[in-house]
Amino acid sequence: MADKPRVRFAPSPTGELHVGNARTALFNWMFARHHGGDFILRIEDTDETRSALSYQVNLLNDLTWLGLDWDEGPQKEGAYGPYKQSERLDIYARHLQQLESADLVYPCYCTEEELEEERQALILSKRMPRYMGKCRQLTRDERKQKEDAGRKPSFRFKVPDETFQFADLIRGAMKFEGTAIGDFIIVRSNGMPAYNFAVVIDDHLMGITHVIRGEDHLSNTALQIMLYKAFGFVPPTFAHHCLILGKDRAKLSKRHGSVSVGEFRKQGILPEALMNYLGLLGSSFTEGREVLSREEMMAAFSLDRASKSGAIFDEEKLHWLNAIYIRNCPTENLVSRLQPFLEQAGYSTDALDPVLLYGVVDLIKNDLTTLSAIGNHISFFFDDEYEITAEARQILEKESALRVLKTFAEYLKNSAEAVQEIYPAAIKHLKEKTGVKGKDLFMPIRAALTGRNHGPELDRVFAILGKNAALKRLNPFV
RNA sequence: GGUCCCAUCGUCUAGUGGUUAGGACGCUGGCCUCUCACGCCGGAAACCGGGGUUCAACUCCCCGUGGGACUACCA
Repeated sequence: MADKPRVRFAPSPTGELHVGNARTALFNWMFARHHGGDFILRIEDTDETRSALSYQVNLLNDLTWLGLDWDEGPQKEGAYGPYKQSERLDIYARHLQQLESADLVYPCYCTEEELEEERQALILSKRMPRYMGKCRQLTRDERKQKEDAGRKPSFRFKVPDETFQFADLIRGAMKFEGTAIGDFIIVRSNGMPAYNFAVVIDDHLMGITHVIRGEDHLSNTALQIMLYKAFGFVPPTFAHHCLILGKDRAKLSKRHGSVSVGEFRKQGILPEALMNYLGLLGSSFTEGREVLSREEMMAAFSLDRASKSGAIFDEEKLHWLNAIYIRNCPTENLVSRLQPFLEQAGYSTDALDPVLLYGVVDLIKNDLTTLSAIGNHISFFFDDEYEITAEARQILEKESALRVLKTFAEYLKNSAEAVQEIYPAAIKHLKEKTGVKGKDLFMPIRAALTGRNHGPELDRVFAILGKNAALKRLNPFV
């Protein structure tokens, strides 16, 4: 890499940030950081009807949440701004003029209805549906006529009858024939630039050296190469990574379930886990490493390791990673990340004893797969009306169970040991007094104390619950 | 239909002409253990098919087949 690379992530604010886009952002971010280059964020909001400011705000939040910081872009103006396409309209207008004076574009007065008609006719006659260039040969008079009739033209690029080639960093040599492509619109009749037009101008003007994006843009690249050539710009290097697929191997979309970064955040997926997983999807790291921080991935990143075939999104593996990150998260930090999820589970976090909460979280964090599952794991610590499961009831029905619990309660009542010693001492006493041991000894205690037959180590549960609460819970059984 | 892309366990992948085809998720047997989880040790599980090239193909080439993307005045 001779010069400092400049890459960009260029989403359109027309919806929630999709994990596929998040992954593209991650790849660009890793590439920039790995090579000491710049990561630019550009908002492609030329579709006035679909773009919304709220989506843009969301986008920036999600990116920030993921830890993908940009060097230039919204809220971080640089030397190549503005970074919103809607604020660059004069630039596009200038460039349209440039192509007009080179006679490389022409106005098209076809209405959408006419275009649709042409399309259908072509499909019916089993020909490729593409614009046949009806307006390309319009005379000056004919154009004037249309203008006078009040028709606003779009502008189409005269696609040359040539072969266009480029070297893709991930896929190798690519080749497209101009003949297969109809004259495409570069400026819409409402004056807004079309994607392929704006993207070329911006990438060039912003000094983008590498365009890393999804495979769905592969065929667009041909059109863009044409435009680069028409402008006399040197095209950047392209790299098209594979797409994220749903279970049915089709491009991952809403009908496959959760697909937006926001949805995963609401489920209690940690950003570290999401990034790690996305970095693993359709790529790999040396020595088969799978659990890597954002920084470790960045250091090890290479486009050479990006795979070409689509990758199915595996939520189970994401959850596996998430559990690892939860487990490794310092408890204090985890407690604060858990706040919104605790509220959602119906706990007023202000009312919760922070020491108790810390202890509980520290105890159960091994079992947590997503933050949103917190409620299931802590209810028996905080709720007096904790539920007793059917399995637990069965355990409590056993004859020896009652003896154990009775003895346990008696011991607790009379004991004067410190909290840490009381439980082991009680167990020792129970073994001697009742002769019960193993499962028959511990399970009734577990069932009575927690209402369940599964859970964390009993000595730690008891330590958190304390003697009084324990006694209270034993009460119904003695 | 046209153009283009892709093809290793169910899934994500390693592999770059000679390997017992490796790892991870999931599944599963065992150990640990009051239970679950964690952890540890094992197991089942893959080179889409056919032709070439070569002493030798998962690996290179071609043809099939299969999947996917694009085919908008969306990006």
